[in-house]
Amino acid sequence: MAVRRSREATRLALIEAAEQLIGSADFDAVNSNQVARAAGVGVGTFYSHFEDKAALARAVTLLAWEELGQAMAEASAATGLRNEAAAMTRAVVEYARAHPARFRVAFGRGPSRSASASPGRPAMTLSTRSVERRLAQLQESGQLNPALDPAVAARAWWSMVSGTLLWWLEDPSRSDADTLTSTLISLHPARESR
Amino acid sequence: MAVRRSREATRLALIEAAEQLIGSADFDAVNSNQVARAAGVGVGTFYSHFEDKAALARAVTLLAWEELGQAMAEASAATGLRNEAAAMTRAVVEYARAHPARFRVAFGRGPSRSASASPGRPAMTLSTRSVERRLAQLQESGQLNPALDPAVAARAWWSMVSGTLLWWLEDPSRSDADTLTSTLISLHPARESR
Amino acid sequence: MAVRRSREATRLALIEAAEQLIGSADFDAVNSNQVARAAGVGVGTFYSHFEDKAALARAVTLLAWEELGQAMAEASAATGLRNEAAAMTRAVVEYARAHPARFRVAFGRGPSRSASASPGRPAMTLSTRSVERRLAQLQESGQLNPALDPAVAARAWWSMVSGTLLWWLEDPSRSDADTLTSTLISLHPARESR
Amino acid sequence: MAVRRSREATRLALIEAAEQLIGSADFDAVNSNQVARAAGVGVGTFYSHFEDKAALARAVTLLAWEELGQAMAEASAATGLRNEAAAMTRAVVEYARAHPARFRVAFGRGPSRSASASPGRPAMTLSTRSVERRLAQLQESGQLNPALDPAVAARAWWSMVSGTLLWWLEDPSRSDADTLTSTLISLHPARESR
DNA sequence: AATGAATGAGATTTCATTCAT
DNA sequence: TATGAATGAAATCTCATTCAT
Repeated sequence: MAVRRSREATRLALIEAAEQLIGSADFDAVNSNQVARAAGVGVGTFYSHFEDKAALARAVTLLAWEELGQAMAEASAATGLRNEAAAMTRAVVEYARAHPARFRVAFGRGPSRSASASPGRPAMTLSTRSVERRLAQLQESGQLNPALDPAVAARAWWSMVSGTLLWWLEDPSRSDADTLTSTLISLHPARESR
Repeated sequence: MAVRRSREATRLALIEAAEQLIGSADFDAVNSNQVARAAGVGVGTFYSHFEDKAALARAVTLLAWEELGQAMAEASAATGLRNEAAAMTRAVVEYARAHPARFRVAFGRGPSRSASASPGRPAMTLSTRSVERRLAQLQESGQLNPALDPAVAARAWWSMVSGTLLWWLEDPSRSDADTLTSTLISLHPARESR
Repeated sequence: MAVRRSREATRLALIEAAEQLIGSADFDAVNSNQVARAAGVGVGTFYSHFEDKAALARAVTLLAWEELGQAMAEASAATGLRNEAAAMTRAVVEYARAHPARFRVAFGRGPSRSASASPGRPAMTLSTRSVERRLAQLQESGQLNPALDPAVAARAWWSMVSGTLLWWLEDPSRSDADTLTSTLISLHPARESR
Repeated sequence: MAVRRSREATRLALIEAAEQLIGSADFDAVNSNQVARAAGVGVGTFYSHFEDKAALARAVTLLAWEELGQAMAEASAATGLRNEAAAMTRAVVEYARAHPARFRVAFGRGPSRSASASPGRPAMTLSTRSVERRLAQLQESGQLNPALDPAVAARAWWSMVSGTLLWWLEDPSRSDADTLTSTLISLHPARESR
């Protein structure tokens, strides 16, 4: 009999098993039995931790958003306003490199719509909101093109960063990480422009 | 017995049925029976036109890339180099508005990875390549930040435009189309910057 | 437009196409569309020649029994009673070598029961009957063990010859043809025994 | 909810259900749903015990070979060399009478080629091999026609016995069991002959 | 007569989920 | 609480056959 894990540890083991299994496939392509086996528990246990398979998807996404949000907040706090855009971008790139599987699962194709959309993906919207607020501030202080719609620009930034990272993670030889990072930084909406 | 159509017409009917059905769901959430019924044909007919479900996804994507590539090429040809970035962006936005379902199917979450990746999505890479080439030219003539990696920037642009449009199509009230367009244009990598 | 074949030629083309397609597979594994295409005609034509797929199976079997029956009769007629057993065996081996595909289709696993059993396989029973009669004659004239049941022995002979040939055709390197033939001859029920 | 059985009992139930169903049809003519229903379990259960339908066929065949091999070995051990041929033949006839359905499934038309051929039917080859070895011994000691190829003769014997039994099982009134048995015995390759 | 697109019943197989142990 | 055998709805795909042209 294996050492009894704490409930929380089992939960994490399931989340991590799912991430690993998804590897380069889809969330929908891994099944709950596989996840349970990979995590070293029975199927029944899976269902005592997650109401259904979609709940696992939500848990992964939520975890990633929390971790990433935290990382971005720290990066932002550790720098002046002038460098904030660069710091946030770096934080995302670093997170993706540190947790590629989790990044893919949470921000990639992910689970089919039905799986994760339940509560309207509040977490993500929330996070984009902070970027949106910063852009609005920059506009008010005349440092950003007033024609930009901050909500659209915030979303555009996130699409750009996450989409590019997903593409890069598929084959990291496509660019070295520093070039990738600096390219993304230079494309941030808040970059200075004439 | 269904009305006899030309083989090509039946094929198109299946593609259009798929697009409409996916309009409000995922590619993986619609099944071959539904598509066939919506197209007014039997299941067998579906499989006499497409080797399998994935082949339908590929057909939709290919069609969209061809149409969009054509639209972008025309937009590009109709304008001077100075306005090319804006023209291309406008072409994409217009295409997404004109064919929202097709856009979603082709560029959105779409079919699960296995479905469409067969030949490495050559079409898309191809299309991104033309943007990449233009950015490289701008760099050579000193009009673009030499630190940018053109391949990354091209991919970033496409991620940004497609991701933002997908988000906007979910709820067009999020921004009016003109603001959306001008915001995206102003974020194009080739915008002038100090 | 291809040269118009005679109705009979088309029928034979279909039979031969089926035999070739079956090659090393099963009758049930080839489908009517494949057979038609291989024969160079449309599916519809297939069904204008054979009432259904089972009819094709019956046609192949019947053809083989007719050809083989003819060959055995000729072999038998060309030899004295003393050599009849050897001559018949040789005729079967030669037929199998000359028409391996037809032999397999007609006498091998063949079509699933439902396909060919319709009229109780009269042809085969008929042919086995002639062997049975010869064995009964030998018994009456005291040249064959009177404990043998001629019907069983006839069937046993045919099972032995056809089963061994089917096995040998799968991989003719299993034995050279002469050894195979002489072994089968020496196992004929009518061999002399103490 | 079905009564909970041991895993092994469920597996056996499926095998037996398949045998019974095939009793009057072909292996290919029974489908997984029927087998599951007949065994009193759900379809899913079928597939949790057998990777696919072919695996069931293989399981039945393997079981029959094991049982029959065992029976033949015992029969052989319980008799002197002089009577071995008769003993082995009797063992096969008795097995076929005791388990007609299993005999049909395992040695008859059975599953379509692709289903059971996976590992080259090693079990059967193995069994035929022991007959082959005995024939070779008899040849060496001058008790058997030296012109016989033992491998061919062994295969011929098996084709004869199994083919005849299959034919007889279809309609046991074709011959009484004793006559059948003695006829088969007298046709064994190792029978004495002048 | 010949054609081949269309048909749809039906077979195989998957997998999220349940529940007796 | 944990387990994993069992479940069965549902999806994918095949293919013998039909029939409008």
